[in-house]
Amino acid sequence: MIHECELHHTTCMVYDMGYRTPDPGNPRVQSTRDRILAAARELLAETGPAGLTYSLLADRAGVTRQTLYRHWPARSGLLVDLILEGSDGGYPEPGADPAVVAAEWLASLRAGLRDPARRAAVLAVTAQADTDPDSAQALAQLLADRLAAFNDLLKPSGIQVTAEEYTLLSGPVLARVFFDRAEVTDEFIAAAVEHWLAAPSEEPG
Amino acid sequence: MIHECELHHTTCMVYDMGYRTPDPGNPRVQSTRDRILAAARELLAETGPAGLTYSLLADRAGVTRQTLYRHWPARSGLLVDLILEGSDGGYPEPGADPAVVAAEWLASLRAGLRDPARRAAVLAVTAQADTDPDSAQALAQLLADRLAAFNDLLKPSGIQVTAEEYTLLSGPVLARVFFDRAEVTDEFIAAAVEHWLAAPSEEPG
DNA sequence: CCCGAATAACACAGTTTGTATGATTCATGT
DNA sequence: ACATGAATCATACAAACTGTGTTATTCGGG
Repeated sequence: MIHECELHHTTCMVYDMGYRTPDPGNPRVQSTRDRILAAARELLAETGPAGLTYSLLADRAGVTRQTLYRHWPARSGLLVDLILEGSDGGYPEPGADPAVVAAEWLASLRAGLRDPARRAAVLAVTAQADTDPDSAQALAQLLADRLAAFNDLLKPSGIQVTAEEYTLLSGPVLARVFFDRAEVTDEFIAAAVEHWLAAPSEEPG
Repeated sequence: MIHECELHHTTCMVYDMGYRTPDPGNPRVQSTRDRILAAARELLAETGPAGLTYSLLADRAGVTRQTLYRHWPARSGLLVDLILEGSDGGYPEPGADPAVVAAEWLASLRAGLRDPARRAAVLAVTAQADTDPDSAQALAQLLADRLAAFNDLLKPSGIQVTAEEYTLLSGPVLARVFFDRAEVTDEFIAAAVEHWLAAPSEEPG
């Protein structure tokens, strides 16, 4: 496939079989695409990953199945777009105090994962990442974006973190949300930040 | 459904429609059950969660589809059994030094998650936990078991940890494996342990 | 206003899914 | 050893989902 036109992260691809992804610049395309993604989030939240069927989704979105296949010839692409879309927004303010920035960052992470549809989308992509390279790359992209955004907020403090250090900070919150399935309290966030900042042999920056 | 016979965590249930889960005590049942679970792990590792079909699984396991429905009337039950089975084993030795115990514990966690089939099973159950109570409970059970096992190893040190503290320790490793999809190095484990033990205001015990 | 695209409206074969039914194999208790 | 009940097999069936077409209609940009 060949890249053609671009619009933020949404690229229009041309496939060998004369099929092509709709032009993201077209408002009609944007409209149906948004309607589909919204319906997908609903279905995902209501019925889980197994219930996200092209048939059901088409009905829910008021769209034909062929439209779905045109937009996402591979089903995994839909999930990928679900997590790449709406990932931005809601970031806290930069600050000089790493403790404050880290705490607010984790709080925004918690807020973003309050949405069941988003949780389901992230897990679905993660689950298929082992067998689908596109999903694996999307996850890597998401991580890189968030790491960069976090480091942006840390600029006033003069500290920058590596990917490993970022995971040491965010890991507990992610595990609490996805695996423990328990409330991420302010105390939990405070504890995570304190542990993270309590640098033993080396500074986390 | 009514509980009837028990064998470790495997309980035989009787359903309203005259259907019942096979008796776990029967060696024939155990045999086919093991063969099915082994085949399920293969399929899960090879084709991902979407490829784990009752039809494919039946063929792979050399079993009829009806046998699958008899063992697991609900598909989610299969995934649940996949993570509950084989979760034990490979635990490190107890010790008086929390740092050593924690590091060895994380190493054993990493070792357990080296198996792609196990990773896929955990993610699949996690993904459906939001819509399937059984899966949610299985996850909670798994967490409780591991927390108890970890506290067992910590007994010689006189330290016991809460669920939150356990997640603060294991979260980074889980996130590294599932979301970062990157190698969990010995250095990463060492850093996680050091951060965890560097108690800021309160001791983690 | 016209042309090309995006979409709708169908159609079709193949697969998966639940759910039956009867025959056959196996484990267990007497 | 043998009879009984279970577990499994071998089928069958309708329903839903899946890819993939074809044609007609609607919409947006030049």
